[in-house]
Amino acid sequence: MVPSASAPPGDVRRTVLDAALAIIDTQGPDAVSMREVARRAGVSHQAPYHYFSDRAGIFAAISEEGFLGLAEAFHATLATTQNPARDGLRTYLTFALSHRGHFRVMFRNDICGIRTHEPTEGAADQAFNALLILVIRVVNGKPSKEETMVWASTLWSVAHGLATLVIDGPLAVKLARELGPEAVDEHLDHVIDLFSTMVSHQARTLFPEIP
Amino acid sequence: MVPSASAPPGDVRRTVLDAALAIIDTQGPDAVSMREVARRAGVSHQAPYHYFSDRAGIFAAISEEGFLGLAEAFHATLATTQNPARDGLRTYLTFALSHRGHFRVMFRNDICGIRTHEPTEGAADQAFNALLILVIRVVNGKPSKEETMVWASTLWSVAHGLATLVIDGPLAVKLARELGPEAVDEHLDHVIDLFSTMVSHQARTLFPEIP
DNA sequence: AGAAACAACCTGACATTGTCAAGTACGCTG
DNA sequence: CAGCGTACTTGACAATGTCAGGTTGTTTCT
Repeated sequence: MVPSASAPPGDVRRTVLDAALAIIDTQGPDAVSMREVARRAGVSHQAPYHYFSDRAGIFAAISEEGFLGLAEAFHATLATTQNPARDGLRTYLTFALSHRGHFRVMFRNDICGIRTHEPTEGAADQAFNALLILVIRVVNGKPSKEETMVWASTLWSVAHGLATLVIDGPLAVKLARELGPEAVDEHLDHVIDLFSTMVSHQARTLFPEIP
Repeated sequence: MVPSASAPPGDVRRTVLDAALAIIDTQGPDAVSMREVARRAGVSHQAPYHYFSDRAGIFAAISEEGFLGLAEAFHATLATTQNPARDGLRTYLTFALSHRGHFRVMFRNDICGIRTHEPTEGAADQAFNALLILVIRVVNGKPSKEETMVWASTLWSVAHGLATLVIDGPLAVKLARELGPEAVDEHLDHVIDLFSTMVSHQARTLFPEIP
């Protein structure tokens, strides 16, 4: 199945994705062009079309990779954490910061369209399910489905808002200016601590453990 | 000041901005093209360049409008609210939902660049200052600057995350599928209530009022 | 072994886009 | 009435996404 050596086929696909990710990292998704990624991959301007239906197809593939990676990160956290709220937030933020390229695309519905590309939708579902499991841990599995969803939306919102504001938004600049660049990381830790403290307290109050 | 009739000068500027906003509303910022907005404004493809230095200039102008509107909305809320955390969140979400076009552009640093366009940066500062005043109300004006910033980041993150996930993200779709489309608004209210309850409680605990 | 099918590309062409350059019309000032 | 700034216009250019139609090499079927 897997071809042997010398001229690895399908290598173009990976190379194109990596070229696109490199561009997204440095200049954002809008700077990605079919012809530029082809140029960087050392192939003709039409070669990428063999692997991706169009420009959106490249973004959909990146988005899929991203959601799978996020789901995996969530599961790894779930397996070890004693503080699911705090560590879930940390996982989300860490993922976003260390996979900026993927993260910038994953939630840009206008350019990739989660629900138009089936594998991407599946990957997004996996990530969301992992988030739900994490939330259920936070609330001790007590509340109704509706209530669980409220908690999920709340946790997801903080994580997502913090990540987007820091990566592309004005928050990082504002923080660096107000507190000094070296204090930013510490500040983000404090934000996560404050929020997860509030969440844990509220969860304990509303849904006390059995013992 | 306001021109009288017949051939209003500078009308092109407003018409171009409105055309751009209409496109952003329906197809997102990427679909905005110089030539299309010119076409919709009924002018030549170069006319917009008289008012905007380039494509990014249009987005910068929209962003500026957006931040000014958000700052105004914050001040209106500040003047009347008894529950700054809850009503601040509501204001942010309402603004985002009712000004999708502006909101989609305001935080897209890649296409408009807050810090490259001075009026836009000023408008963003106004909005951020209004947010800070609101946060100071939440924490009863007690904590240090660093602590206040932590609270500001936390509140901003929830508001921003919720807004972006609902407007362009997968949350709206997920919620409509899980809870039914009619329950989404109620759900968002519950999210805001849950979070503002947690915030108010934590603020009362850490920074009790004087009486 | 020969034919047919396919994968993995490439070359060419076309309309559309952002933007530079160079006009044109018109009101105003000196 | 000459000159100048404002508010545009037409023309041109390179770059882009994508359709259409090759051209290889390998595989599969008979």
